[in-house]
Amino acid sequence: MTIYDIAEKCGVSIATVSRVLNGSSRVSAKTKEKILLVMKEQNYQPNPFARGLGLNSMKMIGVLCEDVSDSFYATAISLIESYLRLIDWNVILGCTGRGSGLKYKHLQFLMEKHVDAIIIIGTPFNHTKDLDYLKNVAKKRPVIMVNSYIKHNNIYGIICDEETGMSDIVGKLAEKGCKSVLYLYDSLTYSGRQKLTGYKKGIATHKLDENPLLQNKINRSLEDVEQTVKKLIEQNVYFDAVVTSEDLLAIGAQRAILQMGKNMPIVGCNNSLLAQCATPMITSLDNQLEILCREAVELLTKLMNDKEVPSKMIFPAKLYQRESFIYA
Amino acid sequence: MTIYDIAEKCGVSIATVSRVLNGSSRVSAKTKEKILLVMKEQNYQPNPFARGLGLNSMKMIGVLCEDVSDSFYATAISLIESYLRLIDWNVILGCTGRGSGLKYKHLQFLMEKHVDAIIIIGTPFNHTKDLDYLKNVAKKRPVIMVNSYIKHNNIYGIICDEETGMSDIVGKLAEKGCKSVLYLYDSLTYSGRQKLTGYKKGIATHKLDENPLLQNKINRSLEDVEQTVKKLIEQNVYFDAVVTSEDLLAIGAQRAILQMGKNMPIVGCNNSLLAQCATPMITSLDNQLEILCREAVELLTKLMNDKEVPSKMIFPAKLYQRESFIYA
DNA sequence: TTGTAGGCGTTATCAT
DNA sequence: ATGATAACGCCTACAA
Repeated sequence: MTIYDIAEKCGVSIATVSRVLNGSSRVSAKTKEKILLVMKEQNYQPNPFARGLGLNSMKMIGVLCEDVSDSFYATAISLIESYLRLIDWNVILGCTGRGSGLKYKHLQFLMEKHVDAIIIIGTPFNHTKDLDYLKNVAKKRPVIMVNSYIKHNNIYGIICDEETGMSDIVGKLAEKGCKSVLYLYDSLTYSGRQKLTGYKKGIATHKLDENPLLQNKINRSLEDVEQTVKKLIEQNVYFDAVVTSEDLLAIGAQRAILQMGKNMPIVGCNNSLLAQCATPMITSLDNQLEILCREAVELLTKLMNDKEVPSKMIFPAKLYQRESFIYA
Repeated sequence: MTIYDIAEKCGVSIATVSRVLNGSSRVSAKTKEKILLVMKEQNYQPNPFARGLGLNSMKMIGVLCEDVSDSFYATAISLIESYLRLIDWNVILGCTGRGSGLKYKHLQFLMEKHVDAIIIIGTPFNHTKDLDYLKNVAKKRPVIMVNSYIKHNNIYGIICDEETGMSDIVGKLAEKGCKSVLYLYDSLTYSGRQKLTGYKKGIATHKLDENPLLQNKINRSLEDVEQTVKKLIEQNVYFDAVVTSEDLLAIGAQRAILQMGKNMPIVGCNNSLLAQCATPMITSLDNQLEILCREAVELLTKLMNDKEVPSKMIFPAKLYQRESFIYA
């Protein structure tokens, strides 16, 4: 079934069929009706490749992240897919993996498919080669970064102010009388750097213990974090609260602390389902993914309609208090 | 940059350029070399829409699930994406949502993009209208179902034998001396039905308590499951072990049981990260997603090469023992 | 080994 | 309001 078949069955030219297909007003009601009828009964569907060839677009957006199996990215992708779906855009998914090699290849794959824009969740790109490639991509297509940012023409960032969120947490812990806040983190993505900075600022502002042993970079694994925390306690490194860059780390830390017969406030980040599965449930800083993703898609539509958009938007984080730390 | 530009710069015809593009051997080494050089320096990329128009394929696979933000689906999608990536296929993602309305629309979206095949994770389709549409889709494109199955031409199922897995669990509980096994489940997908059947068979085989109050369908939410379990205990419904269709339910059940001052074996399903975040850590039945997804992609490639494939493949489940129930 | 030309199914610009 | 036709960029059968 092509536009030719429809045209023939209706006794009109393909131009007329194309017009009703694209909702042109310059078609008589009668012929339009007939064409629509024939289309329906023939179950006609326009060929997306032919259309793509002419319009140079198949209404597809490339969405990239490190690893969809991670609940944070999965949630983001889910939100973005549903928002894009509402306005009839499709998602081509790409996962770069957490390894180090040749991530720009994944950008290449998307560009080869001529996606109309690229949305990047988090910070998959760090190496110069990858970043250079990304900037080149931005010359051809808009790039929207969710919870990450690179200042560059045609790259837009929708981010959460986790820095303030984190330093506020430290402030609240100080109010409660904590003196030494242990910080555990697993990566220095854009978001990771923000949180670390927030922690440091909080510590400085409230004149808390600046012992460098209290800042620990570790793998994101329950075993590793439990081991690290236990070791610190055994070595008599004093701390009276724990903040982590990620819920999983907070869960492991809490487990280790309880096992060592101690108790103290613990706060994680990302407000994932994991936080609610731990006992006691973990208080967590939510980076408001729902808002970020909604705004990312919103920005995209504005961009497609040649409207003005900000190159960077910042939204506040929100603390979800649970059993592991209640301050008010 | 089109094939014409390259041809002109090389002083050859577009046919020759096309030949080197497609690795035809019928090109002299000299011209081939030159064309490749020019392509590289012009940074030429073939237009996927034009190619798609001619070949009727853009090497894209539609992948559908209910909800990527669920860790089970997210893991599956992650695996499938990476396996497809290896053989240069792209994933167009679709999420139907858990609601009831018009899910076949999502199949339509994928078909409108002329994907080469469709992979479905789990059981998003239940209504007759959706299923009829799915069967129609199967007339045009192969449909591969991961952890679900519908017997129909051109629909293939890669499934895990959770029924046996579940009845084995009941058997092991019986061995340990349990008499009344509480079963909690949240949905009757293909997988859900298998597990329920497995539970019932296990109960029957080992002559355990068949009290219908021990089979509870509830929402997948921590609050709901905790409330349900507490109510059962308060009403003096006797049970001495809990099995659930999903880790989250097991976690909630465990929490309620501990809070009520009781203790007993608890087993979940899906072996998600959640299971490890609970304390005690939850023993869980793993449906071997990694194998299922690998085989799904494998089957797809065979299908594309017109090789014979089985319409249904079944793999065994595997129990991951943790603190919540150790039987051996 | 290389070139010519038709076909893939649309959209859009002209005419009429 | 409608039709004829070029253009989109590639592939490939057939010719040379």
